[in-house]
Parts: sequence; structure tokens; C-alpha cells
Amino acid sequence: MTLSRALPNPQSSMTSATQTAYTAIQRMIVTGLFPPGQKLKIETLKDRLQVGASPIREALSLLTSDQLVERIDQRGFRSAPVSLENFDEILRLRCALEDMALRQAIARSCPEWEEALVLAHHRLTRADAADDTVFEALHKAFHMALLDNSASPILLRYCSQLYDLNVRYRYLAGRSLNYGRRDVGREHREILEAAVAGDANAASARLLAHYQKTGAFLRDSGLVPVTPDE
Amino acid sequence: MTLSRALPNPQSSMTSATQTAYTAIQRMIVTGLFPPGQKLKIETLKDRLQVGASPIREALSLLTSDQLVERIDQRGFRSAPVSLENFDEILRLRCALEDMALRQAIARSCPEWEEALVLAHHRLTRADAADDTVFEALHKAFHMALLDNSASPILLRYCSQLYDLNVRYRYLAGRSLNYGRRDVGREHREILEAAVAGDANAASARLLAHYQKTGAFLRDSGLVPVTPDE
DNA sequence: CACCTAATAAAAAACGATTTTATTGTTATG
DNA sequence: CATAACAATAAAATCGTTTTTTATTAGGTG
Repeated sequence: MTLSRALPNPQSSMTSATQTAYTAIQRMIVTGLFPPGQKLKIETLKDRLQVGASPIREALSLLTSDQLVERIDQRGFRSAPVSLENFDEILRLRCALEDMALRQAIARSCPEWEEALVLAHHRLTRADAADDTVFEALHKAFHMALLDNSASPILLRYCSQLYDLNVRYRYLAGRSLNYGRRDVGREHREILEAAVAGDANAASARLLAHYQKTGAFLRDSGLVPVTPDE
Repeated sequence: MTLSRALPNPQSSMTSATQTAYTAIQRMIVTGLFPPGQKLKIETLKDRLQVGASPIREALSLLTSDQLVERIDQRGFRSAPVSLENFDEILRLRCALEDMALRQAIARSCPEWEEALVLAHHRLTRADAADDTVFEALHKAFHMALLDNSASPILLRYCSQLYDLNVRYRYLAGRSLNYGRRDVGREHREILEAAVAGDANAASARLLAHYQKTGAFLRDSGLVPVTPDE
């Protein structure tokens, strides 16, 4: 047990500064703390996150690939713009790709996967809806668990990216409307049941309906509000 | 006309070092110069490409998102591994996504697109098959032109990524077999004709057959040969 | 003789400083 | 008075160096 260095870096052990920056900035953009089009100055982020310029830059590069950040030639980075077209494309792609992944997952169904699925769903139902951060994490965990068995890493990566892009629109539309009239819990349960039962058509239909319902919700209630330049 | 600075940096004006590094490394991996699993040392690349460590690092981060580079925790970067499963997934996804994009493109068909398509095809037929670099560029240009009209930037990005991943396997299998028995030129022409005619079913069927034929070719002739550790 | 441990070497990651590029505000000029 | 050139400022991009981590090798011990 080496007892060298007392407390050199702020972020806990075994986490790179790049990882820290990536996670932090990703969250700030997804949750709308950095609104669309917002200039992301290196120095500001540097001070805010207490890391050097290199990790910030690297994190921003990665987020560019995730479509959450836009890089402009020699003019730095900014939070990616939003638009109705973009929202629609994300919804369309998500439906197509998750349909694919879910069917593959069900086709390869096995006890381990079913158990993981049930577990993820249980945790979601137990989640405290008030605690935003953990609820969102568990919600994503459940949806990704549905697809995990597809054995298609690239496809899963795309689904994960699109999921996050969609969550961003949810935040932009305001946190309120999600927990309104709809019985989202029931929708999740019915998707789970179809998936575990091995009924690919039903599971896929329910999943897509789930997404499209949310999509319609967002479209109605003032999407793409203010788009400040700075 | 400012006549300050004689010749400070190697890369021509108006091109960032990051861009230079990204393009160079991407080519080296796709063409197989860096075999799968190859360690990509920052310092080596730094010396080779004549740029600092930061741009290299940034380029490698971007290539990680493109699935061409693998980042290992605190152990640096390496050229992404290859496998039969990976190859099959790329082929499957490519077929699904390009089918989608092509149908969208044809549904939105317009004279400008048709003209751009004919042009891209013409250039491909005129290309010197001996000059690898330009031929590959024109080949990709034609295939992307087919999809360009889909008005789905995210989908196009995915298709472009998957295209490059597939080209990598072509190079790994050896440049020889591509120009063997098959009449690839005819296949391209027939895809073009169906697309311009607005026949989505025929165009898609021909495009997918084109890809699957290439896929079978590669699968047969010794895919995934040596995978050196360094 | 094999295995564990400590010292050394190598590489990755991060930082701070420097250079280059864009932007803004000001002044001169048509 | 408007426009264009210039200067000053701010930020991005890049570089060289330092720090931290991992890999390697030599030495000691059961």
C-alpha cells in the first residue's frame, strides 16, 4: 500500500480527468444547463471542472461524435443546436434501430438476459421519481437492458447515443409534463412482459408506441424554445 | 497580403493539426498500415506526423468514436481489433441503414439529386482503378451520393462510418480479389438506373446485393488473418 | 528454482505557456 | 455619415514539460 501523495487531484482515484470532463459536460448539455447553441469556452470549463485544457478538449471532441457538441472550424465548440427536424430524425432512427436491436435480443433470448431484464425493471419501479439523476440512470438502464442481448455492440452504441439525444429534448421541453396523465409505469411493465414472453412483435410494437407517445408529447408542448447565441 | 511567417508548419494553410492527424491516422488504419490491435503510441505518431501530442490525442479520441481505435483505460490507444462477428455486424447494419437512407432519398427525389448522382457515377467510371486513393474516394462519393438526399444527417453519419469500417476489412483481406471475376461497374450502373428511375425496391435490392456479394467475397478469402499484439 | 518484491524505465495523461486566429472597437478616410 | 483599414483584445489551438501511471527488470527470499 503506497502512501505517497496525499490528495493531489480532486476527482477520486482511478478516474481520468478526461472521463470526469466528459461525464460532467455531457450531463450539463443533456439536462439543459448549457442551452443549445451555447458557446463552450475552454477556459470557462477548465476553471469550472478544475482540469486542464487538454482533457476538456478531448471530452469535447468525444461529445462532438455524440452529436451533443458542435465544433466550428477555428472558432471552438458550442452546444449542438436543436430543431424540429433533428428531433424527428432522432425519433425515427431510434424506432428503427431499437426495433432491430430488440428483435435480435429476443431472438437470442436466454435466462440470464430475462433475469437481468426483470431486475432492471424492478429497480426502475423502486426508483424515487423525485431524484432526477438516479431515476434517469435507472430508466436508461432498463431500456438498454432490453437491447443488451442483441450482441451487436455498434448498434447498441448508436441506440445509446440516440437515447441521450432524446433525453436532452425531454429536458428542454421541461421536466413537468413527463409525469402527467400517462401511466408510464404500465407501459414499461407491458414491454417487459412481452419481451420476457419472447413475443417480438408485441414487444417491439409496445416499445415503439412508448417512444412515439413521448415524441408526440414533446412535439406538442413547445419544443425548441429559446435558442440563445451565447 | 500578409507576408509574415515563411513556412512554419508542414500542413498547408487553413488546416488544423488535429484535422491533419485525424485524416492521416484514419487512412493508416483503414488501409491496414496499422494492423488490428497495433499499439498507437503518442510519441511515435507525434514524430511521424510532425504535430504535438494534443492534436494526436484529440484525433485518436475522434477515431475511437468511429470504432477504428480502441482506448484502453490508462494504457493508451490501439488500432481496433477485428473479428468475424464484427465484420458480420457491420455488414448487417450497413444493409439495414443504407436501405433506410436510400428509400428516404428516393422518396424525396429531385432533379438536383439525380444530376449529382449521375455525375458521381460518371466520375467513378472514369476513375483510374490503379490509383487506389482517388478510386476509393470516388467510390465512397458515389455510394454516399445515393444516400445524400435522405435529409437525415445522423443516419448519413452512421452510414459513412460503417462504410469506412467495411473498407478496412477489404484492405485487410488484400487488395487483389476485388477486381477479379465480378463486374462491379455493371452493379453500380444498375443501382444508379434504379435510383434515378425512382424504383426504390429495385434500387435497394441491388444495393444490398452489391454489399452482400462483397461480403461473401471477403468472408471466403481468409478474413481476419494475423492479429499481432504489437 | 520459482515466486514475490522493489527499483527502474517507458509511456500516458495532464498542465502551463506560447503561438495563432478570430473578434471587437476605434480611427481615419472617402 | 458610412465604410474600410487598423489596432487591441480575447479565445482557440498547439507545443514542450511535468506528473502520474503502468510495464519491465533485477534482486532477494521461501
